[in-house]
Amino acid sequence: MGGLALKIDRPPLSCGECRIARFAIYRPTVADSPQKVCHLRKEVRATPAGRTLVREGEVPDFLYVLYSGWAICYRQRGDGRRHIASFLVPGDTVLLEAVCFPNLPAPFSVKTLTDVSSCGFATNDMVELVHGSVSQRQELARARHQLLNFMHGRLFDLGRRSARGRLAQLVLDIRDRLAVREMVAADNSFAFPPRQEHLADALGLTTVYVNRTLGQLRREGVFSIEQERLTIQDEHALQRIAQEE
Amino acid sequence: MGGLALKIDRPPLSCGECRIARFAIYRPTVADSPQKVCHLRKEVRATPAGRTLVREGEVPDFLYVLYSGWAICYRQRGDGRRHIASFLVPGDTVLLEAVCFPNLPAPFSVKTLTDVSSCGFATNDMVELVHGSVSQRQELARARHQLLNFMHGRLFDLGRRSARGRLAQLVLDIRDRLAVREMVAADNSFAFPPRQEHLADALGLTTVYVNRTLGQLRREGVFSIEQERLTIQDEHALQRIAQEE
DNA sequence: CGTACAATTGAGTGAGTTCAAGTGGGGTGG
DNA sequence: CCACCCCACTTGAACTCACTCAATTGTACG
Repeated sequence: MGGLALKIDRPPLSCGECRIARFAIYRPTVADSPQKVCHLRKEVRATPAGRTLVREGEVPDFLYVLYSGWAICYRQRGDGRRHIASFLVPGDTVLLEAVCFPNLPAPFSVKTLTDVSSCGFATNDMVELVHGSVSQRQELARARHQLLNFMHGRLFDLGRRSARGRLAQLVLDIRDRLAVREMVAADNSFAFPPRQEHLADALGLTTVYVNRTLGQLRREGVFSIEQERLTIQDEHALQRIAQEE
Repeated sequence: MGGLALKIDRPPLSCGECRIARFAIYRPTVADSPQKVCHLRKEVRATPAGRTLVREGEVPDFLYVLYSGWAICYRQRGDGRRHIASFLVPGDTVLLEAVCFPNLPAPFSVKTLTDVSSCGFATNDMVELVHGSVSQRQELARARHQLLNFMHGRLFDLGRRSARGRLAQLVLDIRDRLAVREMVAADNSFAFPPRQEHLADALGLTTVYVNRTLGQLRREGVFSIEQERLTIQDEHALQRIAQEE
């Protein structure tokens, strides 16, 4: 109970030396003058797994850039039905949306999936920062455009793809995002902490069916998950499944 | 062939007298100085049904505010699978997204569903307009926030609701949007031009099953569609289905 | 060693699909 | 004015992907 040991990995004091800041929303500023970002940082936080960071409908005055660990954005109804809109990985901003719509309620809740360390900023500071220069505004537009594209892709997935196709799509999406951040090993494997329950809620399936589909893909030698690590064995087959199914 | 007769309804010359402009993205400007909007308007356009207005992946330099008629935003794959992201009704802006991400490629295609009349604007002009005043920026943030919320809702629908629930949700959403624009009659009925095929593509179902579900709801006395007009007979039941199923 | 949670497996069911055929209205050409 | 056609809607029957319920195994942790 007392003093629960978090497996955390704290960011360096200076954002200039942070291997993650180079991929965060404020990366143009980090490239120019990293101390500007450090100066705005209000805290470095260690959060245990399963903690709620943002509650749907509330107006957040604080937001976090993940340094290590994963989180989920989700909506939950009273009857227990849940939908996970996205997985947040290191470098992602918890509630980037708040930068676009300051003072408007959050469209989803955010919860840590693993122990997490993150850098906290006041929403207002971040709003100023990301609108404060041409390169930051471009970066923001790029990030939002990517987000919109992602959501449209996900809508298509849920409406028109099979369980296998959706799973393949999700795996590739996460792999690509982690690859940019240099978090994919040479053997095409990477840390993958979500439970099958989370995959089910993200893909609009049940845990049981996710399990069967995962087993099927494993037996086919496409990819497998072991000890919170996902390894892609047959990239080509995975691409094909993501495209066609 | 020659001179196909469009059933069009042209907007008035002055935006100040336009019953639709009051609900468009530039409504704060219309309230203050309607001639500003009129001045930016490059054309009033009549477009027949089935015409493509925007092609996915292209960078649009023009956008349109619908005055009459409907359009759809959609993605289509080579194999024919299609997903309709949203229905656009009078007052909506074709590719409002372009205002947020100028010079970035459109995330979906847009096609007219019926004959349409619309006001055309240069993207750059519109970008300036909607960022040009505090009230416009607020309105833009509000519109985008609503869009994001809508997309999250739709994601939840596709992942976690039955065909009946999705259909009910869609009908209520469109009713509410039309109601704001004063396009819903006293008997809770409104123009509804989409084919069952479009509903299927929007909801991730097949036309056949949409037909069966529609028939079921009609027999239950919830709502019915006749001659491109939808009438809600039992609002309470519809709300319940949208909530619970 | 016991508890708790995650993954796995089996059997039965059902929501939604596929294929195929039939209906009905509105427009067009003869 | 009628015949024809086209398109959207409708219906039936067989099928299957994914769900539900329920039990079992594996694993981490105290």
